[in-house]
Amino acid sequence: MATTSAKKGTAAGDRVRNASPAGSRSLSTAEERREELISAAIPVFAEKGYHAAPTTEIARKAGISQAYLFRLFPTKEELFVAAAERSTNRMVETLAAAAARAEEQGMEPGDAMGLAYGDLVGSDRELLLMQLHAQAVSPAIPAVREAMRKCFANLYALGSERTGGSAEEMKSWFAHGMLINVMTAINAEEVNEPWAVALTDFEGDCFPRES
Amino acid sequence: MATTSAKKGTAAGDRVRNASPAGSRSLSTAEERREELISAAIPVFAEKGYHAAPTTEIARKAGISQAYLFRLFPTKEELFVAAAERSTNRMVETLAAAAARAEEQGMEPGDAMGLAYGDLVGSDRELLLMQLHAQAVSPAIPAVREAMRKCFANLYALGSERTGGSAEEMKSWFAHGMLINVMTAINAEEVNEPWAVALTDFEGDCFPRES
DNA sequence: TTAACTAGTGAGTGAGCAATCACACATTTT
DNA sequence: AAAATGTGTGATTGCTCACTCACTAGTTAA
Repeated sequence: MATTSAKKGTAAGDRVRNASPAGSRSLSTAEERREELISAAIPVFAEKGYHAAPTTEIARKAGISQAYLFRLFPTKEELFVAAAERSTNRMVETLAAAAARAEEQGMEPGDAMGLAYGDLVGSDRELLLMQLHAQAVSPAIPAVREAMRKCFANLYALGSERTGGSAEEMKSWFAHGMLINVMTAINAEEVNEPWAVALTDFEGDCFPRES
Repeated sequence: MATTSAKKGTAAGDRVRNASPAGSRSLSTAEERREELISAAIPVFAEKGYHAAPTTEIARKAGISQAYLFRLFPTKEELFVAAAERSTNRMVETLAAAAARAEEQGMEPGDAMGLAYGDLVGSDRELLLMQLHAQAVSPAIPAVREAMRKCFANLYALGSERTGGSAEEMKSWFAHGMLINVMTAINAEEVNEPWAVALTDFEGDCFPRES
C-alpha cells in the first residue's frame, strides 16, 4: 500500500475514456492496446523475422507485460498475422492514395504508383522487411499466406482499375516490385558492381527525373 | 564392455575407402560427410527456414549424431551458409548448362534460360524455398547476404555474356524471376482469381509454346 | 455496498534447442 | 606394438522461449 502508490498518472485520475474531441470513440481500451501492440511488434518482426522475434521483447517495447500480450493475442502466430495484415494494408492504402493524388493532378497513375512504391520502400524499410518475412513463412503458416494473397489481390485490383494496364504490364509492375524487395534485403545499393548498379536502378522505369 | 559390442556393420568389415572404380578419390571422408550433411540440411532448411530448423532433425536425416554435426560445422549458421551456397551454385550451374545447350542448338540463350528457370522452379521447389529463406535472413546474417550477392553477380554475368541483353532487359529478367519465387511461396497457382492467373503465367514471357 | 467484469502483472513451467564434453572405435604412422 | 590422429557418439548443460496460473486493482452495474 505504501510503496507502490504515487507512480501512475501525474496527479489527476486518467479517467479519460471518451474525452476525445469529436466524442465518437469506437475502440475499447483492450482494442487500443492491441493496436499499440501491433505497432510495437512490427519493428521487431521486421528486424528478426517470425521465429527469432521474442514475445518478451515485443511486450517490453509495447510497455506491457508478456502475460498480457498473450491475453491480447492468444498465440504469437496470431500477433504475427495481425502485424502482417497491418503492414500489407498500409502499403495498399499508401499506393491507393498516391494514385488518387496523381489522378487529380493529371499524372499517370501507373507512374505515380511506381514512384510511390519506391518512396515507400526507401522511407519505410520495416514495411518491406515485414513483407519479406511474411513471404518466407507463408508456406508454413496458412493465415499468413492468406494475408499475402489478399495483399496481391488488392494491389492488382487497384493497379488494373487505376491504370488500365494489360495483364502483361501488371505482371511486369509486380515483378519489379519484388526485385526491389530482394535488392533491398541484400543491401545491393551499397555494392559497386555492374549487376548491383543495374538491378538497383529503380528510378529508370516509371518517371524521367525528379518531378 | 560387455553390452555394447555386436551392433555395427553386418559381419564383413566396411574397409571400402578407395574401392571406387576409377580410383581417383580426392574427398576425405570428413569432407564426404560434410557434403552429405549439406544434402540432408537443404530440405529441412527449405521447409522450415533457418531458425525453425532443428539441428537434431538435420543430423538424423543425414544419419549422423547431432554431436558430429557440430564437429563438421562448428555452428548452425555455417551449415546454413554452406547449404545456401550449394543451392545458389546449383542454380547457376543449371542455368549455365541450359544456356550452353541452347546455344549449340541455335536457340536464343535468353529464352532458354528463362525456360530453364521455370523448369527448375517447377521441379525443384526446395531450391526456391532455400533462396527465399536465405533472402529473409540476409539482413541478419552477413555471410548469407554475401552468398546471395555472389549468386546475383554470377547470374548477371552469365546472363549478360550469353544474351547480349541490355541492363534494362537483364533487370526485367531478374524481376520476373523474383516474381516467380514469391508466387510459388504463396502457392498462387492454386488460386483461381484474375491476379493469380495473370501473375503466375510464367510461360508467356520467353517462349511460344512447348518446344 | 457489493457483485461482476475488465485490465494488468509477477512468477513460474515445461519443452526444445544449440553447443559441449568425455569417451570409444578405427585407421595411420612410427 | 605403441603412439597419434581421425571418425563418431551418448549424455548433458545451460539457456531461451512460448505460454500458463494465481492473483491484484480499477471500473461498471445492480
